[in-house]
Amino acid sequence: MSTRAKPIQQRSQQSRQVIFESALALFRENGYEETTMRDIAAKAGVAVGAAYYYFRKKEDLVHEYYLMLEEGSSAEAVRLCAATTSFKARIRGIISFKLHQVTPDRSLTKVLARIASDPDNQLSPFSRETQHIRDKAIRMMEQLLEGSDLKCGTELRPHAARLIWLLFMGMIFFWIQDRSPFQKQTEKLSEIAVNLTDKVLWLSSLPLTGAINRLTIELTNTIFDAFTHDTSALPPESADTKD
Amino acid sequence: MSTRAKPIQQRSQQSRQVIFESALALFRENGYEETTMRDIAAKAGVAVGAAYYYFRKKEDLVHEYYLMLEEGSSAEAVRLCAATTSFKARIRGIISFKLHQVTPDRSLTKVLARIASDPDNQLSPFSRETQHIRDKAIRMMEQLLEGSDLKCGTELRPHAARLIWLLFMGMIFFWIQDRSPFQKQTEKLSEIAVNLTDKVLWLSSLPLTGAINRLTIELTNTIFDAFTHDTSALPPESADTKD
DNA sequence: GACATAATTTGAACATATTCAAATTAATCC
DNA sequence: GGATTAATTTGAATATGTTCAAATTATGTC
Repeated sequence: MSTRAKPIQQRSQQSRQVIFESALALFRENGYEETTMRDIAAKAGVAVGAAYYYFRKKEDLVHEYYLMLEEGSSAEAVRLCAATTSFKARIRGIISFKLHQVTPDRSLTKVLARIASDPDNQLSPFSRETQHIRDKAIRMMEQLLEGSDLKCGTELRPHAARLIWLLFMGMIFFWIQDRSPFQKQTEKLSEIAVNLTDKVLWLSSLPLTGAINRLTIELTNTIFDAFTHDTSALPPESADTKD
Repeated sequence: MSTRAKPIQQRSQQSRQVIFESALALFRENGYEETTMRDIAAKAGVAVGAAYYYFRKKEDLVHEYYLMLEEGSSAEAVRLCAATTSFKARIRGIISFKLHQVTPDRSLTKVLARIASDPDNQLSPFSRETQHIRDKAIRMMEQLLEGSDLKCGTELRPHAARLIWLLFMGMIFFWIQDRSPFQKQTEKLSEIAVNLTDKVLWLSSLPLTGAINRLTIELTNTIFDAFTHDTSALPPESADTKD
């Protein structure tokens, strides 16, 4: 059980790395379905069993890829925050980054979509098992909001990061379906989504928008809760302090 | 009983029926993943090859189930149209029907979700190969709109059926993720969705809502086109009659 | 009816994800 | 260092979706 997160002592974590890298290379070259576990083991120079020692299922290799993506986004978010205080620019930037990051790996993102669409899959970005990843991603969204020029009503504010995260997941799902040349449709939708989000959040700071705010919050929470069953009713950090 | 589309001559279409019924029973009893093609063939009293003669892949059996669902909805829509002219009641009714219809078959709907999330799967409800099914479903939505008490702006009107269809697909996807007791969250979302749709469509009939209308139409079309690549830019019938 | 052709059915063979008992190697303790 | 335990690695065995050439049955033609 020490193969994951914390205890990194075991020297042979290197095997894990080699296996993953072989897998990723093969996935990229020939696609996920076309690559067999035997191929992967062969390329990594180990027996099939070794691959299964580090990755319980073939899909786990794709999950590792997903974690890699998240690392990348996280770093990019820091960069964006330093570069600009414009909320729209930041959101546009991170969306654009994510999409570019993922563009050459259609085969893998398809698998990610499959994983995500199964509520019982432990690797799903909505599962209980991946809450820490999700929390981190939402915390990243929070960073993009903080110190930006965005005005947002106090009522909506605590939910904003999760709202944007959900939007993101929707965008990615859309992107996967989008087969238009150069994913032009996704670009279009992303523009619409950015503007809409900006507008809704901005409007929420004005008086007399109580009804819309409450609807937005209810929608966000309903969707988020049904998908994730996360324990905290509010974003991670703020939930800690209060009941 | 013409179970399929065109070639109705072959008597042994009965084999097809038996195989499907065996599969459905086993799927319901033990779940999709736990049922093997060998089980199905055995229960149907045929060889494995026979099952593959009628259904190219195991997933095709789930697709057959999907077609069955669509038949049911279609009939229910006719009933609802006769029962009430209230738009909200009709929409609420068809959503409720669909959800109840599908509730005992979680295992199968999960497979449907997996199929739908793969843009290259020919069985996907968004694929080119299933356009006729999609067209029929959208025509059904059109029926629910026609002769209802709903007021809708002329600009938005031709897109309304597709908008609702999309909403529907979203609802089902949500429902699949929803693990709350008795799918309470889905009920909640459905209420929100119905009210929101009613409001947006109704508002579109008032003057001075041009901007919102255009945004709604653009969103609808962008999403629909990216998902389906259907040839007609407008709903089937209006596209037919007008040229 | 006999032949030809097409439709259906069979079951063994194949491919590949996954499991697992055994073998090997590393780590820990005396 | 040797013994003991735990971690890693192996490769054969298993389970299951899928294919396919051959066998069987139905349909049409003369």
